[in-house]
Amino acid sequence: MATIYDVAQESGFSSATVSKVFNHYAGVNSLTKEKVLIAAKKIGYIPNISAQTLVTNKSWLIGVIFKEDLHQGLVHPHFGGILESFKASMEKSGYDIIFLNKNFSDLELRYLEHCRYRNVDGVLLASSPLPEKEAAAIEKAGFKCVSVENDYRNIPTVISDNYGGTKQILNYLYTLGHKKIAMVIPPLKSLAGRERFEGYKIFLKNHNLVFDENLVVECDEYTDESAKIAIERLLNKCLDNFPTAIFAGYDKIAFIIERTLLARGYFIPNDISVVGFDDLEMARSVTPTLTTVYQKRKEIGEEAARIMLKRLEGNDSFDTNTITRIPTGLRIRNSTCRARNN
Amino acid sequence: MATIYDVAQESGFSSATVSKVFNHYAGVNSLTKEKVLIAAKKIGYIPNISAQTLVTNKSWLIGVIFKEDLHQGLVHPHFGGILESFKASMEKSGYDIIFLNKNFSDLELRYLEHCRYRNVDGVLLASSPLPEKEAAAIEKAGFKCVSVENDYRNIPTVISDNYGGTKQILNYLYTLGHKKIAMVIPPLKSLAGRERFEGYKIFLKNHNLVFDENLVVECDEYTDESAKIAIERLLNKCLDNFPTAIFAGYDKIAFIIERTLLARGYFIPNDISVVGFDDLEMARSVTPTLTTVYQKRKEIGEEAARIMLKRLEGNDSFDTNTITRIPTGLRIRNSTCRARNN
DNA sequence: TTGAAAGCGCTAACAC
DNA sequence: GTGTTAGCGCTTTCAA
Repeated sequence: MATIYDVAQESGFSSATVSKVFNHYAGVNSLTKEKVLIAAKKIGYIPNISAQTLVTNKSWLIGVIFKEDLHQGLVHPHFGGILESFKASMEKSGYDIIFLNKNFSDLELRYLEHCRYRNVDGVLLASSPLPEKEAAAIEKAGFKCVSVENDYRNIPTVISDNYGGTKQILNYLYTLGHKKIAMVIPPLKSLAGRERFEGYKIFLKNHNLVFDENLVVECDEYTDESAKIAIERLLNKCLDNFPTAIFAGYDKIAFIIERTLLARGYFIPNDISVVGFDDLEMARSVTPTLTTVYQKRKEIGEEAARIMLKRLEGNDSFDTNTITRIPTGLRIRNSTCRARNN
Repeated sequence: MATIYDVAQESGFSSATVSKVFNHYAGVNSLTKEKVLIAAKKIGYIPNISAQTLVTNKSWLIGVIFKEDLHQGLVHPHFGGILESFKASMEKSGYDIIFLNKNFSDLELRYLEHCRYRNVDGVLLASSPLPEKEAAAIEKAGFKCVSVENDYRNIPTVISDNYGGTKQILNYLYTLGHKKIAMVIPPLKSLAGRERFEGYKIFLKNHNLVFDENLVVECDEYTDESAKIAIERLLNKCLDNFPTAIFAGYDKIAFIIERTLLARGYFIPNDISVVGFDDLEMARSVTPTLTTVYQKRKEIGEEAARIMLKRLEGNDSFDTNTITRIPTGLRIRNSTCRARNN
């Protein structure tokens, strides 16, 4: 492998000058620059990032903490989509993505250790909630953090506008005449869960509808099993006071609701409307296709990258406690229709 | 950040000794070792990988080339699933995953340059076919390659047993009485496409069925649009000689076939059976649920990791031209039934 | 069994 | 505008 000294020799200048050329220093004669570049190209010189990192303390590496309850890994339709977009944005600015893992050592702050070991410049938190303490330790150690989907103290967060999205879909149901709307709440330990539930309550208030305990039920975990249990509980609770529509806190719940109701002989949407939140690919292929809220995963990833880059440039004047909410969209499909007049 | 010198000072030994301890050298007094370890823990020492890489020329980094026609990125159900498993396996051996990208420079062998820049130890080729020349250049430059889904000269490949899988599903149809089976072939530029088509022809031969040009059609690209066109062509070609079953070269095609046929008034599976290949999550949620071939993505990723690790250990005595085929499974669902006696 | 010292490839003062 | 040189944190002879 050609080194900077080879380029120096080939071009007739010193290694310092070659370095300056490659780092776009101002004070280099343009002819010199040209000669150096030609020499470098000739011998196929590629700078060695390890050497660079050793002296500059900058690795051009962004660590990603990507673990989630569902254990779907990269294929996770939401986190995976966001990461894909974040990655693409960061690459444009010369950063590479590396996965941080917790099996790195047997100590407590394993992610932190991995950050140090790899000397990452920043960290994207794209996972189920981390202990607040662990996130804080990473940020405090000087690694610029950006979080997606979760909020941590002093770490900027990017997330879908769950309030707006909930409002969109519930208002849509309202215009269809639905006033008795049940909700299966996502785990309240997640920010999304809390915000969507909050949005639901705001909706009720805005339309002078009363909150009915028997129409809501929380899903404990982000798993199908947990969703099934929650749905069963809901259906049992409201048997004698059946809703005209159900708001599933996220699409997967909606799919299960559809199947459950169909199996019990209900017709969707005629007997009852069902809506979700996510707009997974599958929302277009289930029967009936699902009316849901579209999350702009691409935008979320891009915004997270934008904030990360700003932070990496030292432009950290803004409030790190900021939550940036990305607008959602409504996807109207076949799981909803006018409410029957009971 | 604590350095090896800090540990040396804290423990009372030299940096050389500390290094030996951390690299598990034989000739270190066990008491010395213990003292060094205690000192290291006390001051929170983490070795600096950049410095290590600079001298050892080993980065503990595996580059992944992960680009595919569908532009689904990480969320790609097949490649994403394989990568997830590969990553998990490699992490257990201390390797981290980094994405190689082609926007790295404007030169021709951009992936190669990125490999050099990051000093990766190995490369996983998990993408749509790369130019043979480019793959060869990477391998030749000393980066240990393993390919998934595609075959390159002198690079070990891991892929589903497409022959076996095709045989499984076609034999199943045969046992249901199907003898006139159409096929929508995946792009023949892909290894999977070639093997599945080959498997189809072998099946026909084994059962003394004649190959009928009008019952097969190739899909040009791995896109929904291309699939739709192919399906249209097939349906037009065999109108007067309708098959009793259709073998879709991969699940997504099968989903589109189902929708197309249903829209045209056919009943599946009563009028015609439909089968796929992949077993995507959606296969369980479309109507009717899809009978298909299950690809063991986890095993593929693990096997790729196993081969990679072997190569990294210098144990490269085996034939690098090897193709390892991972057995598939049959998933029988509701899109198939006995063939009607015409 | 341990340590001194050179060197991996690069950057950044500082001197010229 | 360009070059000299020290040093980033580590490994690895080689000597003791």
